[in-house]
Amino acid sequence: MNKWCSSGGKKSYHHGNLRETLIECALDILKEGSLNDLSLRALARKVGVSQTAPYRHFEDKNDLIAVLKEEGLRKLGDSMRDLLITEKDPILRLQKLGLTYVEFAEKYPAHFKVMFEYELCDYEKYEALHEVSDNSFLCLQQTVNECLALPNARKIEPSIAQFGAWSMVHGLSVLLLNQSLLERMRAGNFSDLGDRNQIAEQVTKSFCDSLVNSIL
Amino acid sequence: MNKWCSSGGKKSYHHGNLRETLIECALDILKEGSLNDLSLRALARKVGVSQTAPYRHFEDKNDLIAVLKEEGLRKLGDSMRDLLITEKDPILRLQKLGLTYVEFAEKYPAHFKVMFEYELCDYEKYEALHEVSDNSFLCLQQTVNECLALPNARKIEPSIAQFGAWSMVHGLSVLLLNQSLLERMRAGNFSDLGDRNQIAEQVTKSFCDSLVNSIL
DNA sequence: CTAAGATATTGACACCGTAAACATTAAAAG
DNA sequence: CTTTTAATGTTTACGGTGTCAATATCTTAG
Repeated sequence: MNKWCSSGGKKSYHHGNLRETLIECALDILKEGSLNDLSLRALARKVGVSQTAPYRHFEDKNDLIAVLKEEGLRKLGDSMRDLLITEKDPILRLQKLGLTYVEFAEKYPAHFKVMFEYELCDYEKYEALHEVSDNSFLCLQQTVNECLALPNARKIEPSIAQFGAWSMVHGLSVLLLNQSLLERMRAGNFSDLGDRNQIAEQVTKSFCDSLVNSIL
Repeated sequence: MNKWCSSGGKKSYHHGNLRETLIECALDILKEGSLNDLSLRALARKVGVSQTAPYRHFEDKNDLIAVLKEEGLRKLGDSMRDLLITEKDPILRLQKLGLTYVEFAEKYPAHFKVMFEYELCDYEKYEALHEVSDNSFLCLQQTVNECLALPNARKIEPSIAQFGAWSMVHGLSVLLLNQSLLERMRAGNFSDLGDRNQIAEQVTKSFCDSLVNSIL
């Protein structure tokens, strides 16, 4: 059968690894399809299991999506937190943080879609989500603060710079993820536009530079 | 019956103004609900019309949404284009353009949701959408160029500054529209955060300032 | 007044989320 | 090893959804 069916190929009553398989399969659908293409029934069908089997592993559709969101937020948060250790120069780190955000959107488009294009119904219910979400923002926040503490820093309200940094990387990711938009821009008066990574690198660098006075 | 039913209150076979009523009612649903709450059937029910009546006015659900998108994009584009005439100072205009974007998200949340949270299926089909969409970007583009042509401008690749400006205002709008996120930030270590407009004003100003050298 | 076109309705089909009752099997208890 | 029990999966069912085809009603041009 297909690759999502139970491990041995022989059809057993118990799948054996359904929860993980459902998650992977959901991500696989999202990778190319939109959020509308993700249905529990289609998922079950693809995995070769009955329509209600997923309910043994997820309360409801929202719950599955919350799991995907959390997984994504955790990956992103971890990548960003790593930079706190590996990159000591705040300006450079800030740029790398932004690039991480953008690269994440490119590397895990399924996660990214589910993280930001899907409004969770009862958001309050998922406290874990908030914590992981805070995690990545705190990295950005701390790094911006370090940048603003540099001797040649511009005088900017920290909370504003933090909010600005977040807005920038988030907007950048969203726009860059929109393939048809990029193509359209290249077709128009934007022929000199590089690939995604080039754009991301330059835009983030430009933002980082803007926090300090380059000419003294 | 309710306010969405046909004009006179008397039930006539023909509604008389169904297309517009559907649009308004859809926006009304989106104003407080999410995109999932918008269904053609619920719409028809609310308007007091049969389930398939909307199909006389819209090819399918996608088509209705495309109309809402276009309406929103046009409103936004018009507001931005106005600024090209009324505000001559490029730096000030750039900030106002950003604010317009943010204010739009606040003033027309239904339009904004549909514009940016809903991935249209066959995007290519709706050429009109692209044109109105380009319209607002061109305003931003031109204004950024004017800013960079100022004598005290920093040396930044125009296309990068344009992309950055767009990313910034877009991300800012998205984040600001997320009410629960704002509350959470205020609850955390962000107690000094002002209201949406204050944040928007400061963040956009900060970005605009970053295009020029303040100290010479 | 009548024919034609626009507009709305009914009924049908295949999906979807999800709840309840039942079946199978793996794991724990004896 | 057997027996109980909890975990996992299935069947059936209900109401909601997008959308199509056939039909009915109204409006308007001739």
